[in-house]
Amino acid sequence: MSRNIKLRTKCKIVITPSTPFNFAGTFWKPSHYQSKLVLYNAGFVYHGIRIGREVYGLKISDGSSQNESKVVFEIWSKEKLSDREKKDISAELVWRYDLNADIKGFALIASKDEILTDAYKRWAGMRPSIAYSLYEFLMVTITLQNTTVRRSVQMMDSLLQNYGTCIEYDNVKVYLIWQPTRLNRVTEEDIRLLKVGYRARMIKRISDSFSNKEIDENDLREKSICDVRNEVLALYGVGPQSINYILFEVFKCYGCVNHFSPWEAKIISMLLFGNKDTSAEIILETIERRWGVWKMLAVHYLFEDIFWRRSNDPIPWLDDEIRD
DNA sequence: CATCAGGGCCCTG
DNA sequence: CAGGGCCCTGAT
Repeated sequence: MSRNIKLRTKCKIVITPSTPFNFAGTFWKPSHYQSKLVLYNAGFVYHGIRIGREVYGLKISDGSSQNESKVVFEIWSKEKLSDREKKDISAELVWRYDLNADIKGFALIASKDEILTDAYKRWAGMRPSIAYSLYEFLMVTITLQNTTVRRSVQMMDSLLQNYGTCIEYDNVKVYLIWQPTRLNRVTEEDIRLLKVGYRARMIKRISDSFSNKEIDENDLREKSICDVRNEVLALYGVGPQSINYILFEVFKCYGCVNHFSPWEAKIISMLLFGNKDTSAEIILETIERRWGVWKMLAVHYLFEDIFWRRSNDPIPWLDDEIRD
């Protein structure tokens, strides 16, 4: 069963991001589905974070003024934080939310690009971001495979119910994905009982890889993106689709994409060409020519923008491609 | 009722 | 390198 932890001690870290910066675009991604892992409430983003063995609860808000962007991280913990912990948490947040990103080069291109200009105006300064560690995100991408959003959420819920950690702070409850070692003595069959199907083997094998240090996120952060790609792809259950998400969202590779799944290709095809059936190959060639090293970031702006527009007004051709 | 495909990936030939 | 099979679920 899941662990329950109440966090009572609170402190605050304020971080000044590089410019240009967009709070909503960076901390809230309309294209991502809702789960018990991240909670959005009245302008605040809540989620847990693990650093080492410790668990913290975050409450994130926009602290920007007229002339300066700031992000406010309120941090709940069991004990009062040491300076060391504050420093480590701060560094981790800068990484996960790409707060030191240098995207001025992209700003220059995007503001003048016919296809990007509207989306860019609305989201100028948005970056790739991730609330999760690499391991945690891998667990998410596994539950995304070959199924509908509804079932992905069901699978994650039952996994969290059994192995996750529930943290309570500031009158909210959110879940954290288990640590890989949590599954050391859990078998593939045990996991299968949670109705995750063939994904049980992937969850088990990837957890083992992390548990016995075959792969380590901090080491990967020091390596070339090419090495990262190869090492993560070698994990059982990671293919061309997941690796794209990972290189962009976890490792902030703005130009990394060499594959689009059919449902994504249809959406991007519509945004670029006004029809649904341009092949993924043509799309990839086109965005390479047009946006080069910024191509995935550019697609991200278009993607989040269209999902955001959809949340205000129905977009029939898009609704057809999205099955909840 | 049965059949089918879904926000991929592995494995086989 | 193409294509079948995979767990389970809800839609038809």
